[in-house]
Amino acid sequence: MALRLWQSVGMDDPTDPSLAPRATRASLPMALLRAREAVMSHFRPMLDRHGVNEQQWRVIRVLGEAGPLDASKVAERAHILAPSLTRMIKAMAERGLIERARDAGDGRRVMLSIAPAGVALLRAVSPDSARIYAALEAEFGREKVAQLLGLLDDLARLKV
Amino acid sequence: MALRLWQSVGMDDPTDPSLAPRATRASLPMALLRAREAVMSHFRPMLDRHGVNEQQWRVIRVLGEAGPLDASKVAERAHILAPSLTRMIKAMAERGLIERARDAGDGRRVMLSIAPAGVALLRAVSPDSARIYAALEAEFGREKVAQLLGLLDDLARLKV
DNA sequence: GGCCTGTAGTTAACGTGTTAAGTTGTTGTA
DNA sequence: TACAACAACTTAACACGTTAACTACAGGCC
Repeated sequence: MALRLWQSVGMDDPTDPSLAPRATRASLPMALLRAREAVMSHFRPMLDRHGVNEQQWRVIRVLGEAGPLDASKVAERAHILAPSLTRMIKAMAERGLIERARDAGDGRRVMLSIAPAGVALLRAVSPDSARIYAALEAEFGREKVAQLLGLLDDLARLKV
Repeated sequence: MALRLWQSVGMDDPTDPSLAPRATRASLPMALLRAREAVMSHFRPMLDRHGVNEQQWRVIRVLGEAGPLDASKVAERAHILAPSLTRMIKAMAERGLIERARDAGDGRRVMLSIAPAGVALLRAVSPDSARIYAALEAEFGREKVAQLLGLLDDLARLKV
C-alpha cells in the first residue's frame, strides 16, 4: 500500500504516535493559520478590487485611526516588520496614499501620515469592510466572535 | 499637535468613528495575526536551531504523519501554496529531507515521501516541539487551548 | 567638544505568499 | 484514434517575512 511505501527506506514507523509531533489538526499554530486564511479569503477579493493588499490596508487604517506616527509605531501597530514597511512606504507614497517626512525634532525618525488618496481609500473600503465583517459576525455569532477575540488577546499577551 | 497635523491636508477627520473601519484592536484578522506571531515566537528559535523554517517543518510533519502523498495533498495539509511547495521540494530534496518521484499511475502527479534525514529531523524536533507546546498549554490553560481550537476550527469551516 | 553606546531606518539577501500564465499528462467523447 | 477540456504541477513576476549588516542621528560621559 502507498501508506507503507516509505517504510521501504528502512526506517522505523514515523507515524508512531510516540514519535510524531502533535497531530496537525490539533496544533495551535496550524489552527491559527487556517482560521486566518479562512477569514482573509472573505476580505481579500474586496481589498483587491480597491487596489490594495492586506498590509497596505493595515497601514492606511493605523494612520487613519491614530493620525501621523513615526514609522516604528506604524510598524508595531500594523504588525509589519521595519524592512517591509520601508519598501511599502516608497510605493504607497508614490501612489499618494501616505506622506513621508523627517521628524523635525529627531532626525532619525520618519513621520508618516495619511494623504488625500489614502483618505479616499479609507472612505471607499471602510463600508465594504464593515459589511463583510458584519456578515461574518452574523454567521459565526457575535458572542463567539467576542469570546474568540478574548482568547486570542490572552494568547498574544502570554509570556512564557 | 502631532495628532492634528494631518488635518492640515484639508480633509475631514479620518478618526471619525463613523468613517473609520473596526478598531484595529477588535479586528479578527489582526487578532489572529498577533496570536499566531506570539505563538510562533516560541517555536521559531527552536526550529531555527534545527535548521528548518516553519513551512519545511510543516511538510516534514505532514509526510511523517501520513506517509507518501502527492504534492497537492501535501500542499493542502501543510497549508502551503503549490508554487511555494514546488520551490521547497527542490531545496528539501537536495538536503535529503524528502524524496520526490513521479507517480507511476498518473504522470502529472509528484509523489513526496520523507527521506532518512527527514525522519532524523522529525525525531530531533518532536520532543522540543512537544516541550514548548506543553509549556504553552500549561501557561495558557489546557481548557482554554481546547476552547480556542474549537472556535478556530468553527471559524475555518465557516462558509459565508 | 569628542567619543561611545544606543536607536531609527535602510539596504541586502534569501525564502515564502500570491496571482497568472505556461507545460505536460489524463480523460471524456465523437 | 483524435481532439477538446481538464488536472497537476511548474515557471515567472512581484510583494512581504525574516535576519543580518550598515548608515545616520541622538544622548550620555570624559
